[in-house]
Amino acid sequence: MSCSLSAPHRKTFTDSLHAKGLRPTRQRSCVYGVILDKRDHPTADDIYDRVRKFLPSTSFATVYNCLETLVSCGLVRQVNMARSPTRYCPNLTPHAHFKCTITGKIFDVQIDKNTLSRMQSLVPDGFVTENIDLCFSGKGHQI
Amino acid sequence: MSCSLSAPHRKTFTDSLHAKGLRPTRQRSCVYGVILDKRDHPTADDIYDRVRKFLPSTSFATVYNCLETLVSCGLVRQVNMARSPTRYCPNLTPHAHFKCTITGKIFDVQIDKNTLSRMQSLVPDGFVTENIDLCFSGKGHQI
DNA sequence: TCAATAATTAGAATAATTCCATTTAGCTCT
DNA sequence: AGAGCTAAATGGAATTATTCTAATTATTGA
Repeated sequence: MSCSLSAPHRKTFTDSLHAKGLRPTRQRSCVYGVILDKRDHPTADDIYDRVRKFLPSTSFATVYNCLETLVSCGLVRQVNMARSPTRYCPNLTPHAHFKCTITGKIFDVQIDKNTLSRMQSLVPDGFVTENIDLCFSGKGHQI
Repeated sequence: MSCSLSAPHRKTFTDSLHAKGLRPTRQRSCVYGVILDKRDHPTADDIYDRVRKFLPSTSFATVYNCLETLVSCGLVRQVNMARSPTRYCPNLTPHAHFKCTITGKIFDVQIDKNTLSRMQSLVPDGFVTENIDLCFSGKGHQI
């Protein structure tokens, strides 16, 4: 299932890659698929395990290569948190992340347009922002 | 020089550690000193090199331990950026970071009170925020 | 279909960080 | 100041995360 993208996702996927002159390969599609399928901020390691259920010969290098490609196409976002490996999430609406320092769980936090543009305007003239990362950490709920 | 803190910094340092029942050791003081001394977002590796000029027998484990301690006391902040080791900076006013994707250089970006509180209010009820990290990346100036 | 080249593969290499067992140093109480 | 208690530092090995390399395979366009 995760290895075949739904029609709209498939279109986004191929279009984004073609726009950069890159090939929509089975591995890239599958990596994208497993990230879309289960919205839980997986690590490269998690993704490797999931992808290998569909394409058992996939290597770690491929997973990392695919992730880099997907990030550079804007299909997927990297989430970097203190003392934990990089995590990935499908890039939909602008959102922040909240990491619970007790459970390690990561929650999505929506960012409204106004706050987003306020944040953007913090950057001084002459800088060109390509990406914004907002991460909270603390105690998540129901602990 | 970096290994002896100025009077006010020394007070902040000892007070913060004592408040948590921790000991203000020479190594912790020196790690804090070298981070304060040169405000350039050093990595653990950089800090190791600098500390060893003053305390040549310092080990990597100690540097990491000291950094964790200083972070837990709120004296130092961690800066996590995609595909680069953790960097550290002294925790003064609330500020964000901008990483130039070309040079790798990191710039401080001030955050005004209003924007900060707007960001804080994004977090849903029931979550207790202990830390906020805002990172921009893109093209820095004068390239 | 065939050639050209981009992407994948396996495994080794590197980088960053943590762990562990031992030694040393800081603090408290005399 | 000295002794004892415990936190912290040490050195080196171990682990984890990620990148590199050279050979193979897949995708695309003619």
